[in-house]
Amino acid sequence: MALGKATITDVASRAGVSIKTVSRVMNGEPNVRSGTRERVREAAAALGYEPNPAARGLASRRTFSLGLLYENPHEFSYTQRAFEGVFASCANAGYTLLLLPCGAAAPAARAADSALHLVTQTRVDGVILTAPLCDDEHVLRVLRARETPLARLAPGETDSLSCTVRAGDLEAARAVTARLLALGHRRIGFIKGDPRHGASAERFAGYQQGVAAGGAPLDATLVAEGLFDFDSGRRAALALLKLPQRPTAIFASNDDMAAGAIAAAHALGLTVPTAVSVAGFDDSPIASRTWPPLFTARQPVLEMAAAATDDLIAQLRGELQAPRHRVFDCPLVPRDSVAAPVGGC
Amino acid sequence: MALGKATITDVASRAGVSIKTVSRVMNGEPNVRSGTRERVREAAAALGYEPNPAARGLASRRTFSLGLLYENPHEFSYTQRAFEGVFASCANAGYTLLLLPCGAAAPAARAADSALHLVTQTRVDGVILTAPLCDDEHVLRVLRARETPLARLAPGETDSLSCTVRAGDLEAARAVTARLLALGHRRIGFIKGDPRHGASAERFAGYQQGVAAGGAPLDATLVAEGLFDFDSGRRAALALLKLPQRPTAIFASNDDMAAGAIAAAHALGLTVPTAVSVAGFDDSPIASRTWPPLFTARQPVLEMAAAATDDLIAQLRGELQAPRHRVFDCPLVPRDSVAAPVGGC
DNA sequence: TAACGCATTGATAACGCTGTCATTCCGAGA
DNA sequence: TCTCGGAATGACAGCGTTATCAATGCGTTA
Repeated sequence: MALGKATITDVASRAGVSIKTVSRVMNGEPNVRSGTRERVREAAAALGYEPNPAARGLASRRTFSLGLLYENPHEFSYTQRAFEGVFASCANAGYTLLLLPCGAAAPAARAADSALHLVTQTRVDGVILTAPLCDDEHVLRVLRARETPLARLAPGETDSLSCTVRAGDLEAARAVTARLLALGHRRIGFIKGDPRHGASAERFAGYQQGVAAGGAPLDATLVAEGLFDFDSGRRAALALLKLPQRPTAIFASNDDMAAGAIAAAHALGLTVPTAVSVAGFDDSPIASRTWPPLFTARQPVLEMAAAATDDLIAQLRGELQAPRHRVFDCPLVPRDSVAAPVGGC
Repeated sequence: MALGKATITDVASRAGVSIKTVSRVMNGEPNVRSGTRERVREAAAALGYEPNPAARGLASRRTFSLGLLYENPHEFSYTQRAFEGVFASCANAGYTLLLLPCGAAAPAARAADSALHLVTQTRVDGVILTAPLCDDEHVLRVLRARETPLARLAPGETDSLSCTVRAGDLEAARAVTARLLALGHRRIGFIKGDPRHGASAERFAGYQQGVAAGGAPLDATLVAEGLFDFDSGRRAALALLKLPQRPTAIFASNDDMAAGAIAAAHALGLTVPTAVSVAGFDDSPIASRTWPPLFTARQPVLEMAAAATDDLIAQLRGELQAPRHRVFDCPLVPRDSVAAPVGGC
């Protein structure tokens, strides 16, 4: 049911009224008997009717959309780098970009509702999904039920239904770990990311492989849980640094958590990198603003987002035979938060 | 000329062809003689014709717009807080949000071009302008020529033509300064913001008034130029801290620059707040992530952006008799980057 | 009982474009 | 010169709403 194919005419005939009356009800206009109004509402709900914004806009000479004009800030956060990448490709191809945030704290169903709304009410041609929504089953189900073309940015798993773009998280995490080992670190703490993000598992696997390849012992007590935000990183690092045998280096799954780890070290009176090295991931703005600046792996988010958008548009144009899957490298960005351990190699 | 009122029919008759041929040309379809194509292009240009996206969407069953579904990150940068505020109000009122970034480095004309494009090509009902674009003459001229309803966020000056929402920058800056003076600081350095932002002048004036009210000397050598970004703040603080008689406190016009000031202090081996206090402005995410965390004034950007959007929508609905001008308070956020000077009061 | 007025409803014409299909044009070959 | 075929062009019917204005229904008043 409710695939959004119903028009005002369908609703009108089902409710036994004219289309004008349906229009009145949908627009909350006065002078409709409450019984009639109710009948129309029921018919609309039963058919899953959503007014077509293009038709509405054409007839009423209004668009029901606002523009937000802003000047790019000097540096972008992760999310905003993604915005810019998507926007650049949209502008290139003559597409317009609609934003649709989903509440993080809300239950999964809410995200799916937002997604549904996006497709039904605004009728976009395609949708770009960012992590962790790109792996949310509810969201995917809803969008696929409507056959909405998709591109997924940083998904956990690729499938054969939609284009995906992701970073070489595993390889980069392995490289970061290898660098720490090469400097002489043997006890390397790890702070995991939000488990809903596909990248979290990849980065953890990279860490594990790196440690194993370096011949260092895999110590489960050196692995802490995190959620990609500053405070979870701070708390996780605090716990790691209070260990009887504390790590000489901490590798956090992203820069925000690494910044939290630096704060935790400060709070414990440990100097970075002398007493403890800290490495992050992403090369987000905060990476160059901590003291000392963060050793990290650069994730080319802007380019990735642009690539996802390009692929989505290519798909819409029928230029793509099969979904495309791209992987972007994450080069290391050596900065001062990492050094050889005291009494090093 | 070129007020976007021309339709495909006008272009067709001017070029002496059918509307279908105009459609072909506008969509880059093949099978149009090059002479004809040229004639149509000229006619379209002469009339300032822009295809109506609603009509196009209705007829072609495509929207030429993509949706970007994302999950709110844990903390927002300034720009993103503004996005969220605008979006929340849009969603409330059943409006859709179009993003339109303007290149920062680009000349002013480019921003105006973007603005024009936004209005002509996408036909939004209204536009929200953020600083510094809300004071850009080119942009304002273009939008006003088309009688586009506007709301301006953090403008330098209010006028009687559009709604504005701004922060009580002057008062808050005065309060920050007063707090520093109360702690015993007599030599307070100030780092100015991007001169294109109206808030920069206000904050500077607040600093000056605060110093004067505290009976401290106004020393022009303690005032440095900045551009609201981390690096300009770092450089400005470096210069201030190398002064023969260096300030005991630095008040930067925003948090990014304050974070730069902390980095500068670190680089010179000065401890914050022991050797030098640092205060910022905005309470952006970085304010709670520096070490020590930043003393700042909280600018309620999200609420302000939502207010601007609400007012714009009210204006569109004809619910507003005259443009509304709102001012939001910026309460102090006391954190550890500020303390009494050594040998203090 | 008739007429009046207001609340309610509907018929139909836009809105400005694209899609379909018919028509015209034009050069090449018979 | 005539015919044929593909390129070039146009006529016209939608697309799914809203707007206009006429029509209807119904309680009230004279």
